[in-house]
Amino acid sequence: MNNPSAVDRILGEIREMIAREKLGVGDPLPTEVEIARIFGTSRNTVREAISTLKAYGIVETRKRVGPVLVDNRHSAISALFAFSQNISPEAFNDIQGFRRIVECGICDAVLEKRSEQDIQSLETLNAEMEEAEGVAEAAEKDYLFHLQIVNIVGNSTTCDVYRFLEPVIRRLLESGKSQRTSRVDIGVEHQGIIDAIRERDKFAYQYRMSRHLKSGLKFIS
Amino acid sequence: MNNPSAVDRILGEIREMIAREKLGVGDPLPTEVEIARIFGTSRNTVREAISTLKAYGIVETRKRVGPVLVDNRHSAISALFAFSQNISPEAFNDIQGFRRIVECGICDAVLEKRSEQDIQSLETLNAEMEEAEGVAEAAEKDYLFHLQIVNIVGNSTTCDVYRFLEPVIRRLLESGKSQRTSRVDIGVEHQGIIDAIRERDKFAYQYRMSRHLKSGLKFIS
DNA sequence: GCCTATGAATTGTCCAACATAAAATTATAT
DNA sequence: ATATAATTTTATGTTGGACAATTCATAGGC
Repeated sequence: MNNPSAVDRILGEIREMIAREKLGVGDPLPTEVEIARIFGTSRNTVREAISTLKAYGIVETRKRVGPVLVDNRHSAISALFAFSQNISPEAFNDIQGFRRIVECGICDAVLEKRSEQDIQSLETLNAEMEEAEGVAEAAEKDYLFHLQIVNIVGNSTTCDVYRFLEPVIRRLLESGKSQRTSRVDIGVEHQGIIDAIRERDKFAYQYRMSRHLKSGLKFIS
Repeated sequence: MNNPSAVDRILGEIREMIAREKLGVGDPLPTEVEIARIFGTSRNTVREAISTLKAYGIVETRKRVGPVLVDNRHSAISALFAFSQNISPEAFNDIQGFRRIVECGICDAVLEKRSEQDIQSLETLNAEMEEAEGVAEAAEKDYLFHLQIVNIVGNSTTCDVYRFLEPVIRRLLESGKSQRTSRVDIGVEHQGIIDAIRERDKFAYQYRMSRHLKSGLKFIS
């Protein structure tokens, strides 16, 4: 840029400071007024720079303590994706395809790591989905059901990807449920998946999950 | 949250406004004072919210015009990861685990849809990786190699997710390559994967891909 | 030694003002 | 009449100051 703003300048200064002093997660930054004094600017300018860093998930501010270095970049990315709302209808197919890749791909890990508690949670979520009042609530429970399965694996990147695709998936589920006459069908499919997980039946899991993710498809378009 | 800050509230309001009025890239937002007036807050609070949106790459501000919706999310993410110094072993495991889920999960589709041209591209990229000058260029070719495999499937969500994770993966690859003595090892592993794709050998593909994604791990920490 | 009250420090929010840049408008010259 | 230059307008960029809210630390009481 020809004319870097003061905020950008301060951003660079803070970045250099972090590198120079080899600060890492958990380390505190100087207070806002300190930073303003050190770099010769105003507190508001520093605050805008810190807003940016908070948006990046790199710092967190704590009252009476000041800015602290953290690493919430993954959740920052998911917050970022919450703004994408224009989902083209043809992308629905892709998304279900992606989900099939992931949810069938984690099969081995799910069957290995699943605990009784996980299965309990799944049963509960499925029951809540069937008894849900409106379409939106049912879609939420449906999403949480699948997120719970992904959670069993404990891979946080996968969880993050799922979380930032949440608005997309939710929308897809809602549009599916509004056209499907009964929620019971989905409940039965979910139950079949739960059974497969309980019995650690790999082929049943993959078959039922794959079918389940495909089944909503005919209601779209 | 127990106590959502005013800035967070305004962020939500702006997001709702964007959704409600179906605003897209290129559309202007109300001016700062307007937004402050509409939602009953101060200009500084609005500015901090807009700082956040700028960090997300979702808005840009132009003098005499005001905030405008854009889509620089990709570069926003690059800026975000410019702060990451070193990659922790957990993060490495995490991301490679995700890649294994995806790249092994797409096996069937890859073997089914791969064309001679795809295999040619893979060969070329692998050769370029081996002959690359620096670590950065080698990492780029490595990334493109894997992206090309994902591309064969033609699922755009999966491609998006991969493009989205590009800075992370690239960084991870760079840090792997800087410690690995020779790039030839990777080239051989890639070649094995190419062969499996050419021969449509499912088990070879899964075995080699899984091994390949795990192999970098010993160079981290 | 533990608990409580007080005080201090820092972020969070607001206000008001001026600087700066760029678009819009008007004036001017050819 | 049109192109160009000067002016005005308008929105962001930056600064300083003020007060509220919160929370950590400390001192004092039991």
